[in-house]
Amino acid sequence: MSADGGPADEPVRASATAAVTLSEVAARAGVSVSAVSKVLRGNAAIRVSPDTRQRILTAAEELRYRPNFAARALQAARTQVLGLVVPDLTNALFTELMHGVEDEAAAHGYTVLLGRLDTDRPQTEVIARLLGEGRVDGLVLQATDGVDPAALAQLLDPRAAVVLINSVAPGRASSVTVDDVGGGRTATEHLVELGHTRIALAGGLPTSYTAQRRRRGHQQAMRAAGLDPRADHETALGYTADQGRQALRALMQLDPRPTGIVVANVNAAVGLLAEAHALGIDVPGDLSVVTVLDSWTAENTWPPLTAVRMQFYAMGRTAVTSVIRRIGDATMTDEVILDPAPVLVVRGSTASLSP
Amino acid sequence: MSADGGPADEPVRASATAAVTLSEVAARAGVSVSAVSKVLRGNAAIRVSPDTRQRILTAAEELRYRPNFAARALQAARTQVLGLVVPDLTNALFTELMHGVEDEAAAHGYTVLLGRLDTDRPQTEVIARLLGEGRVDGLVLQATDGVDPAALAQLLDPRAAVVLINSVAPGRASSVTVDDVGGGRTATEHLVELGHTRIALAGGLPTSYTAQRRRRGHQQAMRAAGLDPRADHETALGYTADQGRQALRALMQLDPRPTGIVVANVNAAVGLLAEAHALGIDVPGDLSVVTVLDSWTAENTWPPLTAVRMQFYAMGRTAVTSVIRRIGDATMTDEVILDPAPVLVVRGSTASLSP
DNA sequence: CTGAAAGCGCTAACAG
DNA sequence: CTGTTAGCGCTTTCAG
Repeated sequence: MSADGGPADEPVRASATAAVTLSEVAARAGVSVSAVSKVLRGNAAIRVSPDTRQRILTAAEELRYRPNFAARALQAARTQVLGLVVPDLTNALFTELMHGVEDEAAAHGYTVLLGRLDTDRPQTEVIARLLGEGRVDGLVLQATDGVDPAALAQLLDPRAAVVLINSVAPGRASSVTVDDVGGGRTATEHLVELGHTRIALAGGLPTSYTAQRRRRGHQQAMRAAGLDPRADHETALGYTADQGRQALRALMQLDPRPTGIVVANVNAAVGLLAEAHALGIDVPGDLSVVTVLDSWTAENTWPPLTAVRMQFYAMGRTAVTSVIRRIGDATMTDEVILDPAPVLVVRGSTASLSP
Repeated sequence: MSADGGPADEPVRASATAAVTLSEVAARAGVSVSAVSKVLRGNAAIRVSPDTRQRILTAAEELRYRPNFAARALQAARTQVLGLVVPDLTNALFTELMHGVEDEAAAHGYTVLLGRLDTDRPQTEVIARLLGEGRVDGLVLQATDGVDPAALAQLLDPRAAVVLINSVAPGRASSVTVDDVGGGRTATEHLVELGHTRIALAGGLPTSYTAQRRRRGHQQAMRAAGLDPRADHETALGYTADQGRQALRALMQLDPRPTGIVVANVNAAVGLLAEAHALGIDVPGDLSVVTVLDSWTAENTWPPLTAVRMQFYAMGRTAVTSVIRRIGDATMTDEVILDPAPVLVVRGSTASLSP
């Protein structure tokens, strides 16, 4: 209803068919296209008379000029857009990652284009489409869990500006990962400190780099506590609630039963907890559950899940810094976010072992 | 490791700096660029000698030619990409929507670009950036809940190919919505059938079109059952778990307390349920909870949430059909997905009223 | 059947 | 300070 005359309140001129071009602005301002181009790009180093500049600015404003993306991209041979591609965008844990990526991208004048990885389509197709067709200048890619990174690496052109997150491909692509070893260790140490000795691991797929490293951290903590990480106390399942349920059922076959479980990711932990209720197992009375990765869902289970919060925001920022560097030169790097360390968030799903 | 020689197994050539162009292919095939263009676009109607065609095809293959997106977009004045913009991509309930959008878009040869709406940035900026700069040909947009649709409508150029989902802007943009009235009604009817009479509504914001209509459905069902939809039995909160918790606390002040609650969305319902546990309220013993909207999280609470599944997949498909039509001609439409009706999924959070 | 040439909207030399 | 021009990679008349 407000109409204070400011341009922000006017309808957005957006129809592609009626797009106003530089030359229209030039015509109205009575100057050449190049003058308009210079002024509108805001290049500070250019010399234009204040008068011309003003005429151009008002003409552009009146006409609602917007630069054409394709034309700019064609001429510059770059788009100023970065792709962020993950297997499942609606996974709550990506919230932080996306924010990290977007914040850092914005800070460098890049836009981010989100993509989803179709499980049934080859991963390379996305890469080829985005990078190969020049839709993006660089790619932050989380490969689908269960895809062998070595195999993926084979398919990557080493010249492509790709940075893998949560996975590595030495010599093929840059990578940024969170401290999965530390995360697995922190989770397990928490249970150890609570007095648990029969600690199980509801781990991820063995093909997953992330899962392997969380497992390593778990085992480190076990050994450090003089405990034996027994193979039958480990499951290897995927990242869904349903697979968390399966993991619990398998683990509960054990005799004696474990009193504590480290779950390799939140979604599985949520399912595992629901299954515990279904089986009449009291958490944390009979069983303590701690999960690696945190998200809003973990706060809203019953009991709320104790979790190890991983630094996804930082990973997102670092990944963007890394691709942008890659676009400039050919340097390939492998980074691990160690600095903000994983942090244990104690909620209600873990308790001291009561004998 | 496999190396069967097929091109699919070769590294993806993707570096923008080393992109191979049409003229390089032409040179290698010993023909003109225009010939290559014709053949590679696969236009069936063109006449080229089988021999030339073959030479072109092999040259393109050997060089790993990929058409440049920007060049095509510039020349065609369209990108063949559609934008899907929602407030929060990681909201699990968008899974179905995205699939619907992607499936339908793919069927028409469009790619979809996902976007997130920053709460702190004006919604029009996204529209201007995507549509105005010609990054996309059309937009499927879910406005942030709480943004007044009328206000948004003012800001929309009626010529822009925008279709709103879960909201309307008559005369300004096309729209597609799910059957919110039916959803609210179905949820409430379920509680009525279980014998509840003191039924509360943990509704959404009054500015939300969707929330308004779910509320209307709720009230219809109440009146049809001879019940009085009392104002103090309704809350109006947003779409987060935390706001669901607040709603429950407010509702539990009532004396007598309601025995059933219809929650306007899943995330709030998950929070509300967690809060019920925290307050020592037995669900469904003391209180039945049913939510409009379903997602994997609803199956993994304790007890699992009874939910009304809305047709988000269909809405996604329809929305895409709608934008694409809008790109061609100027027809503006408002559609409601009535055909697959909302479906009640009974799980454990609702039970007959036990006196 | 095939090629030369113009032009999409923009930027960046290079002249005036 | 300002304008002219070439050309990014592609498609598309229009001649040959």
